[in-house]
Amino acid sequence: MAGKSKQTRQLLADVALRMFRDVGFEKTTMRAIASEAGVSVGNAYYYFASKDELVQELYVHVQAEHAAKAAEAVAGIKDLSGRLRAALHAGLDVMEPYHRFGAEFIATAIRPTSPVNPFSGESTAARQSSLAIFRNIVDGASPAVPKKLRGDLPELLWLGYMGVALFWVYDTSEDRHRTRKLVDGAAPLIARGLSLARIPGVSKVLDDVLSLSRSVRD
Amino acid sequence: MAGKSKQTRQLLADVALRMFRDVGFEKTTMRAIASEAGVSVGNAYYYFASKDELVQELYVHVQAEHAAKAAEAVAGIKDLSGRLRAALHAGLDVMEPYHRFGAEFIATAIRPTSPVNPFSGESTAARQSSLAIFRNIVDGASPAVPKKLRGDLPELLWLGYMGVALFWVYDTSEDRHRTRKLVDGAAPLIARGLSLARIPGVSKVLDDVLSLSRSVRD
DNA sequence: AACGATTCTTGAACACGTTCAAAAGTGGAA
DNA sequence: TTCCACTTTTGAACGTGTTCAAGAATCGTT
Repeated sequence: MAGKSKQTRQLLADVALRMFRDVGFEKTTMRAIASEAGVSVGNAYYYFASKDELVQELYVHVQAEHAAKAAEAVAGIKDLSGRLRAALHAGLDVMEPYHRFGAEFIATAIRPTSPVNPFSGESTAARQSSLAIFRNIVDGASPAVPKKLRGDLPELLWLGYMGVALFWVYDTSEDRHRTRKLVDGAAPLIARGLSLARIPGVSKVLDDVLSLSRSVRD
Repeated sequence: MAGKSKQTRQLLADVALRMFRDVGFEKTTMRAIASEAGVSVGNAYYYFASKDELVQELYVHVQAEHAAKAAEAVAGIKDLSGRLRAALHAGLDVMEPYHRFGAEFIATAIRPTSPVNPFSGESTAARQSSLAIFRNIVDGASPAVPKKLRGDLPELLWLGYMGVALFWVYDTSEDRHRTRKLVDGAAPLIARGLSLARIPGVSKVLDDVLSLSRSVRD
């Protein structure tokens, strides 16, 4: 029965995510996951080809929650700065329970060969969903974002978000208040920086930045 | 005899670095390193507490070579753009032989608990040496960099260099020409961007960027 | 009901990084 | 030389992620 199979798979994922959160990535062994789920080690590998794939499960989960919370948080806000700020804080909120082990996750996620890598094929769906958050932020902003930026900005903001996540991993301050401060400071700065795009000298440099960003993309 | 001890240590490091370069990080096992060096596994652990510490050896080596090559390359160049460009290309040159396993290296380096992490205590010397490269670039530039930037710019450029290294790891283009292109494009853009600092509107935003960067540093 | 094919499950086995108690070597003092 | 403290070296053993041949359960067909 396909239902039973999906059920075992889901059980393993649930057990793994809970153990990752409670005892950390490295201390959560495949044997412990299997044992806790009441199946054999080999069976866990029947559903997940590697421990990394279980991390991928977490990545997708966190990403989905972020998309939902961000959409809600952004809904009533018009200005780009506020929208960006809200979406970033929503992301931090969702990741918070996993901060203790964020570093282990990042170390896994950064390997190009890992399915968890945000640029990998396996993560395409999650990445698109994450990109959509930032596209929505830009498209729904008023005053509107300069036309020539509207296409590239979402991807650049997403990259910035990856940077914030990296900063967050290393943030040892209480309740990650330094990361919160970074978000609170950077969001209005980015919005104000973009408004400078009208100044001729700035505009030229910006054009070159965008053109470089495009030419280097692939 | 202390000489013999140092000799074994050096032999292990040499063998490890060569194997990392030739067959990659994961495929180079501690058993293989020990065997190739003609000692036992346990003995390798007598000199290096972990496989990561051997990577640290490589990191220090690459860093020292970068410092030397960058100083030489930058010597005859006056303008910031050219100096920055030369230093970044020098870094890429030094890393090139290790590109195959750059990803595995980064995955190790990014873990806050790893000695190889560029922010770790074990890497302080290497980081300072790397920072000095960029301080030299800024201080020796003419036309001179705006005063208010001179203090923070080296560290920001160093962070940018870390970003370039990350980009390089993921760069699958032939001979990493996309990374080269990025450096060639970004260096003059940064220099031109800084020259905008004189425009009042830009200056204000810049002040806030610097102030945020400082407040968030620690 | 009975058969064959497919899906699911098992646990022993492998190679890895790492640890550690014990052995071997080394150098200086008596 | 003999002894002793210290440094260096050894290899078996542990727990880990992962593989795989074998078996059990399930399903569709007759």
